This record gives sequence, structure tokens and C-alpha cells, in this order.
Amino acid sequence: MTPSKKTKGRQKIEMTKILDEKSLAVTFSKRHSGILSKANELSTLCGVELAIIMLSPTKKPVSYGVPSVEAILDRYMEQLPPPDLSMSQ
Amino acid sequence: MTPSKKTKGRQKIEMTKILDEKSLAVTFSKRHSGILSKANELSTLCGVELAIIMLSPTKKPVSYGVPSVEAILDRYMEQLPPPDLSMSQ
DNA sequence: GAGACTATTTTTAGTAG
DNA sequence: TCTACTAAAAATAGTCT
Repeated sequence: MTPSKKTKGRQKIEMTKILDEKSLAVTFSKRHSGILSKANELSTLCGVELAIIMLSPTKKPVSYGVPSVEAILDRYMEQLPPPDLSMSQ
Repeated sequence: MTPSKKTKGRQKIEMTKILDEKSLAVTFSKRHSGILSKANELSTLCGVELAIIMLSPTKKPVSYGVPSVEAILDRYMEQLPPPDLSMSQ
């Protein structure tokens, strides 16, 4: 009997485009929610505003924003181009 | 002699706004780059387009986009509101 | 404000349901 | 495609430079 290990656990992967459609979909699903979750934490921990917009592999738009994507975009558009950065910090 | 441990390693933290300015700044610095890095990986692994925009605690704008923030925003604006989702998936 | 470090906490690859 | 699992990979809290 070889009880050994049930799974190999997380594996290291090459940082290049995933070719297998099935695993690409799975990876996107897991990672995109991971990022949204991190973004949510960052915003609560540091009280910052942020927006994330992405197009899924199936071209479905996914967005997340605090307080809202629109609010961030409006501000971003207004502020472009960044004026004087000499005092920025 | 107590060789014991050099540091306590990563600690669990409460998910509420960090009050200490110093550690808030450190946390923002570490986590915001962590997110950008994750975003970069997601885009290469899954070949998806994405944009992230945030305002740092000092209100400095930070953005990241593949292929570019502008490209994503343009597309996002154009596509609003999402057209026919009957075939989406 | 950006690195380095260590010990932990989290995330997540691969797989199954 | 979403949830669940396990084990290993990665991110990071706290601290010092």
C-alpha cells in the first residue's frame, strides 16, 4: 500500500501563455478572483480607491472598483495628463 | 542562549484600515506591487487584457495596463453598456 | 520610500465531483 | 464552469538597513 500523497499540491508553472484551453479557463477563474480579492484587501487595509478592468479569455468584461469603476475612471480621465510632478510623492 | 527565531514571520492581521501611518505606507507599498505582479502574471498566463488604476495613500496615481490602460479604458467605455450577452460565456 | 530577511499565512496547480 | 482538497509555491507582517 502506498498512502503517500493524495495530490502533488501546488506545482511551479512556466510563466508563458497556457495552451490547454481547459486549464487556461481554470487558471483564469482562480487567479482573477485572487486578484480581485487582493484588491479588495488593499483598499480596506489602506483605504485607497482602485479599479480593475479585464477581459476574460471568453471576452467577458470583468470589473471591480472602490468606490466604483466609474468614479475611478472619471478621476483618472480628468487627471490626465499628470500636471507638475515636482512636488509629487 | 536563545537562538530561537529571528523574526515572527508573517503575522495574521485584521482586515480593517491600518491606523499606523508608517505601516500603512509599508503595507501599501508591498501589496500594491504584489497586485500589479499578479495582474502581469494573469495577463501572460491567460493572454487577457487588463487595467488597474489606483490612488496611493498619498493620492499618487498608480496604473498598469496590458496592452495599455488607455486601450482598456477605451474599450470599456465603448462597450458600456454590454450589448447582447446571449452568446457570452 | 525601496530592499533584505525569516517565519507564517495565503494562494493556487492539479485533480475530482 | 464552480467547489473541494492537498501539498507545495508565493506573498507578506514585522523589523532592520
